[in-house]
Amino acid sequence: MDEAAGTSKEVDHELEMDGVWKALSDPTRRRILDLLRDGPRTTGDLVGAFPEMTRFGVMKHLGVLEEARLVISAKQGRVKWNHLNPMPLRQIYERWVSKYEDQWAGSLARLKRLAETDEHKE
Amino acid sequence: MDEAAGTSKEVDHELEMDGVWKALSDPTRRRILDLLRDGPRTTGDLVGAFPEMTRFGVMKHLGVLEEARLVISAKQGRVKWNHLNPMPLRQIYERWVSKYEDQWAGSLARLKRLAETDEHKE
DNA sequence: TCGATATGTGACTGTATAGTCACATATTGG
DNA sequence: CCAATATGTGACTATACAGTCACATATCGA
Repeated sequence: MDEAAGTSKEVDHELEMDGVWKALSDPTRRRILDLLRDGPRTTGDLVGAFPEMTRFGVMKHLGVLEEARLVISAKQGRVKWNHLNPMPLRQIYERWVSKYEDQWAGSLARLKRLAETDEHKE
Repeated sequence: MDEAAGTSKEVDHELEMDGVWKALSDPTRRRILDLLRDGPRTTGDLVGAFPEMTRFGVMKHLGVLEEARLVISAKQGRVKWNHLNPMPLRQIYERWVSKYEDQWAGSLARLKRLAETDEHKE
């Protein structure tokens, strides 16, 4: 209960966000999200945007994005519209990336000093 | 040369950052980075922070982080100090996440409307 | 109704990655 | 020099995941 590794709420958030990180780790999926920034696209549209990949390849990526709630889809008759959901990205930024903003200033000086004082691995 | 999929410079950035995304996709590696936010740690220190994993398990994660330049190491005698390098994170934010900031406001209304108009996948 | 179109899915392959074990190397202190 | 300490690494297993193929289902228009 009083574990050393943070509260269970934090662990929950970690588990919740792990799928998002995993989804973002693939370049094709990031390209899909980029396309959806301009507005909703049908599955067929997205498939057409990746001629180097099979239809099902793209659809599996879409499935991963949907599982992570980065994409929300709505079927309209015969077509399926895929919408970008920016909330998980926002959470990743707020709960994680923003914590590193302070470092963006401070650490650079230390690293520079490190590079001068000591040789570092190439 | 005049390919349809963006300039070669953009592709370079993508390739460059792919390793960073991949490195960030693992929860253990994100925990390592969190530890390094407080300051440099020796490899042994970091290994000690993960009792549920073997020493080499942690070292391999460190290797991935170092490959992505998220961690920069400097050997000092018998110990190796691991420093956080926030630059790749900054680049991911600037070149990618920040592009979605506009969406954080606009898309939500659309998604809400979508949820009301049409049923969406659970 | 019937064919064309748009999407869904089970089964499979190849490859990458997490994690472990045993062993090797290098450095410090006595 | 020698033992203890800190780190490096090759080889292996198990699992996850990207990507493909063939086949199935559902909807629209004529």
